[in-house]
Amino acid sequence: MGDDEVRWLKPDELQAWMTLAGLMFKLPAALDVQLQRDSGLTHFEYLVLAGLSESPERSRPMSDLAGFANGSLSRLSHVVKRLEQRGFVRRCPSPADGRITVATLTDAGYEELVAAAPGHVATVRQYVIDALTPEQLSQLKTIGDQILQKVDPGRAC
Amino acid sequence: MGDDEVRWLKPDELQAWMTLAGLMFKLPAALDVQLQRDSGLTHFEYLVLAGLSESPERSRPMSDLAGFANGSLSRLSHVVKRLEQRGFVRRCPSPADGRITVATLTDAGYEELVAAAPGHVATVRQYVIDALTPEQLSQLKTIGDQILQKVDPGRAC
DNA sequence: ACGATTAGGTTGATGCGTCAACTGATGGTT
DNA sequence: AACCATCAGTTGACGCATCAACCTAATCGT
Repeated sequence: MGDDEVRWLKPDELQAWMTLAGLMFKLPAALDVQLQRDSGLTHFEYLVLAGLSESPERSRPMSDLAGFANGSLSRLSHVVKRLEQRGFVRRCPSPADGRITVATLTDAGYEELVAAAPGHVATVRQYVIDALTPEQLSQLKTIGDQILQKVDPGRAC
Repeated sequence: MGDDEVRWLKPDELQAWMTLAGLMFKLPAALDVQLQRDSGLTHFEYLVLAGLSESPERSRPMSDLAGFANGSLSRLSHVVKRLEQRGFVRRCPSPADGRITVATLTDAGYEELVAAAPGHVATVRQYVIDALTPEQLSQLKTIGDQILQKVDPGRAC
């Protein structure tokens, strides 16, 4: 593998990258800490409940839900099993297509989400939204979308 | 807890946040996939080796290294133990202060890092640097630093 | 100088995520 | 109609991160 011509990162590129790397390590951890402490939920679990709550019938196929929550189907399956054991979610096969499993948010799950939401939203505001100007927020969305397109082309074609 | 006055996210705030959330989930995963497949290293392990390589004597106290790699001391301890078993790192107590353990990069560890670096840098370029304009890169650094200051105040006082 | 407190690291148990293998259902082919 | 390939989802084993408990060395107070 003749890798003689590596384009190393220039100082300012390196700095920007290290900042982003730090962000990727610390922001998820900080969000999980708050949610776990105040609500006993993971950020991923929160996204699952939220994804169900905003769907018609509070129901959604597993694959669909996995895409929304940015996780693999396998991960979702494990998580939903635990959420089901806690009484927050139900699962039943779709009558239309026997391969599809539809997850449904229970009343208890909805209560849990409603209880967790204010604290979570406040944290997101504190760490992200209120730390930036509206213009920066819009820059962030543009930048994030561009990176995501490279990382994961073909999400939402 | 009278949380009657929750400041929910406005649509554009929500969109920006969901983009950032997607980024936090997918970018680390994508980086780990490349490093793991091509070099058998985690991104965190890579940062540990890199942090040692750029230090005088290729050595650094554990706490210092943990801060550089954005991880807890406990996590670093486990990881360094594995890296030591693989022959990439040595550990010995500091003669100056018996509490301190200094980790040292071995020649084998340096070789490993040198072998992994080009592929990793190319991936970072592909996913991040080359996806953005120089101006966006500078915006990203500013934005990331502002968020990090909220998330983790008192890193690099 | 001696006891208490703090700082730096390590360890073991627990829980979650990933991967590969597998099951069942559906659609297409001949 | 029988078969094969594909799709949706589940499961179990394995590896890593987290947390709490613990240990030793250094420092502080008196």
